[in-house]
Amino acid sequence: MIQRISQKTGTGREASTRDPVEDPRERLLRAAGREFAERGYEGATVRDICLAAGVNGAAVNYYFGDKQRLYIESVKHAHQERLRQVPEPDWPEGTPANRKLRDFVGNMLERMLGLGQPPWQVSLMLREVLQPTDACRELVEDYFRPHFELLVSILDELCQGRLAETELRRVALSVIGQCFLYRAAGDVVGMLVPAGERESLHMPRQLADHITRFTLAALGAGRPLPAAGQDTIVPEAPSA
Amino acid sequence: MIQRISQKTGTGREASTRDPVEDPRERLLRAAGREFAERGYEGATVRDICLAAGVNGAAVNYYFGDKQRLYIESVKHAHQERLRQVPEPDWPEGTPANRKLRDFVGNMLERMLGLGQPPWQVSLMLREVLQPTDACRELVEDYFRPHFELLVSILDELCQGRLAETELRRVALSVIGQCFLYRAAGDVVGMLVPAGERESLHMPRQLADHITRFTLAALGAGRPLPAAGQDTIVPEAPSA
DNA sequence: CGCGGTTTCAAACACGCGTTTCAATCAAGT
DNA sequence: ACTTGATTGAAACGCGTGTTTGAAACCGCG
Repeated sequence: MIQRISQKTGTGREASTRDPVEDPRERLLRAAGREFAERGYEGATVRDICLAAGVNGAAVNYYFGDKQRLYIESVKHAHQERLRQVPEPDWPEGTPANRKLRDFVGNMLERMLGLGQPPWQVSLMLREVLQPTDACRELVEDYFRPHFELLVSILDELCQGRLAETELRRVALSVIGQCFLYRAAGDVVGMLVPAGERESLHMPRQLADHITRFTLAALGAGRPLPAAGQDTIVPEAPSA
Repeated sequence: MIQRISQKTGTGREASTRDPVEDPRERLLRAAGREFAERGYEGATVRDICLAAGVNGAAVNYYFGDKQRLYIESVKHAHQERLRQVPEPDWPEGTPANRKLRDFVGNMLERMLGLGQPPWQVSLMLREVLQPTDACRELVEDYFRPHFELLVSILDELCQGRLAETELRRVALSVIGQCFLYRAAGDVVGMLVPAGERESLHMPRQLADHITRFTLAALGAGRPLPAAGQDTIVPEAPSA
């Protein structure tokens, strides 16, 4: 049957003016995000979500209509939250492009892997990436595309216009792919690598160093890997 | 209650000597693989699987015990099948290392993306990679590790021993990551790229060309991308 | 206070899930 | 042909799912 979703019309007990940590709608979104991220759409149950949120089971119907729409809203909520948490880096005029690339890669890895445990928001977005649903388009346009375009512009600056747009995008995807693997297939990567190296897989710094050196070398903006031993991304200016 | 799984003991109607396309155990494994690949473990239902396999619902209990064990067996079955379908490339003595790299990357992309539709076996394995269950260890040791080691050895040959093992593995992961992205995040990549370029994302050849050139350049075994215009991986031997 | 709206709650609903049951059917061994 | 154990089949079971219900609690306002 057709039925409205929480639609206040003026008088009565207004919910929209409440402490956001108390607001059941907000609590549902957060609990749902965590649960969906961990167990997936089918694996998560609205009962568990409501239990975790400390609200009654009927609340999801009241605020969102059904599980499906709760899921979509929780994805949007997660990516907006994440956007607030980790803003794009911003460089002063004249920052060299290789420095920007290094920062960008480090930033992206930090966003993906987190500094401690990977944030549930990213797990949720990852699910959307791997198996897009209705929530995906917004995710791409609001979240991924800006970062992607920024990366392309950095690479363009790095090559000083010597690469066509098409090629720049391919290079950007090469950079993203290198980072993406550690997040999406982290467990398997950990099994392929000797035990001693396993910890370094969760350290954005070291990974960023490698990926940046690898990419710069490929673009001819740094020495090839076999020679580049202890290269720093931005060497001291020679004193002469 | 405790109950045995299809355990023939000598006399009676023996099933093990039957046309493999008729054998219900085999049919269940294939149908289950397809269904799990498409819908995930929770999303797939035993009923649908049995319907697709054309067997009675009790068969999964009879042959595998329960859904969980059917899932694990279907993953193993899928990766063994895939292993038979796409063998590792084998080169004659003296094949140059850059040629090997190019072949390896092309082979891996072909395995991941398929030539037409991506094979369901890979979708199933992808799920295991992203969220490992008990079936994952076997997958890694039997399927991924051999390919990984082969890639490392090619890269070692390419660098003529100038890179340490640790670094070689990082480079190998860079190569794999570049390929992996197109498979795991293909839909999102398609949304980030202009419509006209979208088709090329499903063409292993072109992707392999880019990834190989990118990697060779990074290793100093090829010209940097901005200069490498129409490089061929293995140029004609100069006639002088 | 008492009205009108919003929000919460416990309980129940219908349904589809994985699994089990048990009799019927089959094919080899004797 | 009869026995025996392996295999199949239709039906049912118990449970957990997402969702709905209808009344109670709540709050701002006249």
